[in-house]
Amino acid sequence: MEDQLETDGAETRAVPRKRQARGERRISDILAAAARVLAVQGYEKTTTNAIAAEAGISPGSLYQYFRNKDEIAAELAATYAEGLRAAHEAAFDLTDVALLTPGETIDRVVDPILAFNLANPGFKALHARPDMPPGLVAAARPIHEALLGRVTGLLEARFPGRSSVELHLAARLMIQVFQAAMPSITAAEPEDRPAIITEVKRMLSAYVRELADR
Amino acid sequence: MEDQLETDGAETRAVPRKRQARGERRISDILAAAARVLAVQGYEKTTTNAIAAEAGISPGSLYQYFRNKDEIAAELAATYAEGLRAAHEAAFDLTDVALLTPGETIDRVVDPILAFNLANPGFKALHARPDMPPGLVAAARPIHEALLGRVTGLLEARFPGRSSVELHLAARLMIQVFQAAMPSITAAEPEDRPAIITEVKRMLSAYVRELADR
DNA sequence: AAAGAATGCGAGCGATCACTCGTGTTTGTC
DNA sequence: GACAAACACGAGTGATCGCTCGCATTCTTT
Repeated sequence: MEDQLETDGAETRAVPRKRQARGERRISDILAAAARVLAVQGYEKTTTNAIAAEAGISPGSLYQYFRNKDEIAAELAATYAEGLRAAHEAAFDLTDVALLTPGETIDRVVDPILAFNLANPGFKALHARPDMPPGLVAAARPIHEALLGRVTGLLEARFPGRSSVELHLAARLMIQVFQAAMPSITAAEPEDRPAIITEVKRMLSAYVRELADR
Repeated sequence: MEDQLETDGAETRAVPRKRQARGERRISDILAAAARVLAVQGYEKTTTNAIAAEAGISPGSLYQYFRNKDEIAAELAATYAEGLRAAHEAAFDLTDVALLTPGETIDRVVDPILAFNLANPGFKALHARPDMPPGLVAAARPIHEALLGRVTGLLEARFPGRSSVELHLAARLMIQVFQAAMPSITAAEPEDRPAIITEVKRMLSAYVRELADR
């Protein structure tokens, strides 16, 4: 009935032929509003009306730019994926990883994600929460995969002889540890955060040492 | 109108004056059904009608025994708390903890919780999920507190000189590590689980060693 | 066996929420 | 300035869900 299904039968957007500048701004507003609401409410409890209200628009206008609630989250996840990728790239491109100590390497990986999480409170709502429809989990997966690949690569560089399966498992565990600690960090008062962060890094460092001595 | 509010104004149950044996059985059935549904659906997505259907009763009968959905979850959490406490007690009462090696101690703490999680799939839905109303989080807290206290106590026994705050933080992190890995373990094929479990224990052991060398 | 209590039922109520629709307003284009 | 497209609105729709209510059945007690 509308302009949803276009010539190709695949998942096409309700995109007008020519988006106005006002529309582009609205999209940014909506995504920012969604991030704010998601950060405190979680996905399921976030209502589309609440996002619209937070963005200062009507519920109907929301659907001028997004086909449904999932699409908002997916778009936000894509934005986050790009931001995190850029942050990581910036932390790595200047240095040869082989020259770093294990502790420095951990800092290089952890600090950007940490900063990103603290700067983007909506991020963890989209990744550390299990209350999302399967389609959304799939949308968030590329971020996880990229991170897992990056960490596995670092381990492979440091432990060339080890089996890929072993290092993959180790990398996954290390990421899970970080994710598990993240809520504690964001929930803590800012002055208490460094202690927790130090402790997490100690855990990861100790594990990497154990991996080396194995 | 009914028998809900009794003499005291506090939160009283809709308890009949004399529960029949049939009623006691129903309660067990309902809790078991709720655990099954919760395990696969999570709290929010679990509907009371689904619990009733799983238990083979009508929606109305559900509310013969529980005042609302939250109370079902709270009762289940209480059951789990007792089961876990018993499992831990059984693993500890025969031995003096001071005689165990760190690795053995970790086994003593981890193995019962691990077994309990695998035997009770609904358990983690009630504890590892953030999609619960505040009242329910409060109901699940005693389990966490007990575990945290137990682990902190073990660390204090092993590191008498350390500050309580430091060990508390360490204990919390260790528990988080375990919780972080738990979903992977339950999701994995049974034959893949030992490898993951070994890895988690290695990480915890390495961390305890780091704590000793600090 | 009779009465009262406990149990059982399931249609349906009220609230919530994602999403729509009819209509009005703004913007870009000629 | 005229026309169309994009944007905006917000009451309303249909679906879902927690929970209730009126009534039927079963159990316990006497």
